[in-house]
Amino acid sequence: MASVISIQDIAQYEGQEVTIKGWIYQSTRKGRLMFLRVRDGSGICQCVAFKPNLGEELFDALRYAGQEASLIIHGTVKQNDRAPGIPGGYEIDIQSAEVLQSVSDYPITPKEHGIEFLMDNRHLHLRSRKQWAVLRVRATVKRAIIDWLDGNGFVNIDTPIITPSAAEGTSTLFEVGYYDETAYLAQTGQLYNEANIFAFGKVYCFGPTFRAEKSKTRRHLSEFWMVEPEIAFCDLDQLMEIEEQFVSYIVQTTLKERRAELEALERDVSALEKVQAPFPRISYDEAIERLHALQSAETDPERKEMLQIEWGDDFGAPHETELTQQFDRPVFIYGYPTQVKAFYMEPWPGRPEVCKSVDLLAPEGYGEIIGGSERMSDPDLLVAAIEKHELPLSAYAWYIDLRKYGSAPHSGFGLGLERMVTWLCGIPHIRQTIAFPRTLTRLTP
RNA sequence: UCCUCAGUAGCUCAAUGGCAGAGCAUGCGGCUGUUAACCGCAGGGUUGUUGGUUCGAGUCCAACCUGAGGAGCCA
Repeated sequence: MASVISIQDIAQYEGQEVTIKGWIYQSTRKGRLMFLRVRDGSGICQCVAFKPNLGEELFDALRYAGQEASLIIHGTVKQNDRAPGIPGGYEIDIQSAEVLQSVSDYPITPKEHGIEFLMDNRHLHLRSRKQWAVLRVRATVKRAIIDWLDGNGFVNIDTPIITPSAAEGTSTLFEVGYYDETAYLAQTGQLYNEANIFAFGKVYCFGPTFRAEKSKTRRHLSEFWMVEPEIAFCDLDQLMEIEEQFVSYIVQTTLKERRAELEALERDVSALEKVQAPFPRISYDEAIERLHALQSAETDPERKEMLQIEWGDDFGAPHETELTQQFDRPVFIYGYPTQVKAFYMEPWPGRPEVCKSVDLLAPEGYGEIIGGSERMSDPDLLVAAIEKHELPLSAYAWYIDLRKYGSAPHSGFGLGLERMVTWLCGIPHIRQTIAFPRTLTRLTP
């Protein structure tokens, strides 16, 4: 019996007899000759069945097996430039085969389908070439995130998913019953990270995050994965250096390890190759000036209206898109107005209306992938900020404590895994970057 | 929550207020290099729901349901 191989390693077996175990992805037939494209989870490989070699019974068994039939194939690996697949260029000349289960009426055909149908059949959709490629990229991005942080002295400390009321208001939180009380699913681990840095110096949490916001756009999920590093003795400038090293590593690792998948997605990889530190940094003030200049130059009245913005406003999607199109790599925008950001951000020295916040916007119109800031380290300022936002002081007693016992400048950020993967894959919608998306309109499968 | 659009065969879509259609998929037959193959034949319908206008509604009107795209908010 020939050894069982993974299709992703097929190039190593040219001229040899091998066995693959997988599923029929697609088949075409031309009389006594039949081409089966077979998936095994690691790749897709064309297998060629020639009736005189197989005999009528086996040839017909393969012919009627159907899309997604499970089977075991034995054959010889041959180099052939005409053979499609991932990786392509090799095919298996079938010598024998065993169909484990024949399939008829598989719902997802190699033709066009609407998004609602595909999402209803997401449990099967995952087998499709592009979905498979996106999720392979996701797995690599996730591992690159962990590798970089672990390799740079960060300690992974998990933060709670069930939390008491009100980190930043309850309107965007999912409610859960907690014995006789009401609790909420976490929308950030940051406050706990801030406790953890005083024990471990540099930490990160990486897990699912829940937002009940009624957002209905291509950039939002109700359940998504976020990595949140937090660093003691770190100011805003140092934070940006960490972020650019981190993001560059993730992008370059993905390019190196998942090029075939990116190509299957028809991603322009040359745009990603440019993503190397340092990234451009512009202040919020400068961003407003750039937007005003763009708006003045705009001739279309509708677009002119969309680009309207005043100092003090947060950026909308059109603003982010315009700004990022001026750069060929991600761009930092720092020093946002205090009023559009969360209460815990350190004020800019001498400018209380500005805070030491920084967002990282991905190029090609993909927008915000990171939000971060230097955190407020003075206990009195923090109490005042909590009161100004009309948040309950009692809920933040432990958080204020952190500033009483050895307070220090510290900073952190959150990176949305799915937004990162959406950008790297160059796909239009975030829902494809998680196996089973949870959105405003979807809870199943 | 607001704005716009859509809902017809398993899927993707046609059908001037007048016989419910095509392609793909499926089944059968043909073909030795297919790349979403091609050729022939066949089966396949409560037109999202409810009500209304009309001699007659897939088509017009109203409400509702479901979904998509965009906005706001965010990672």
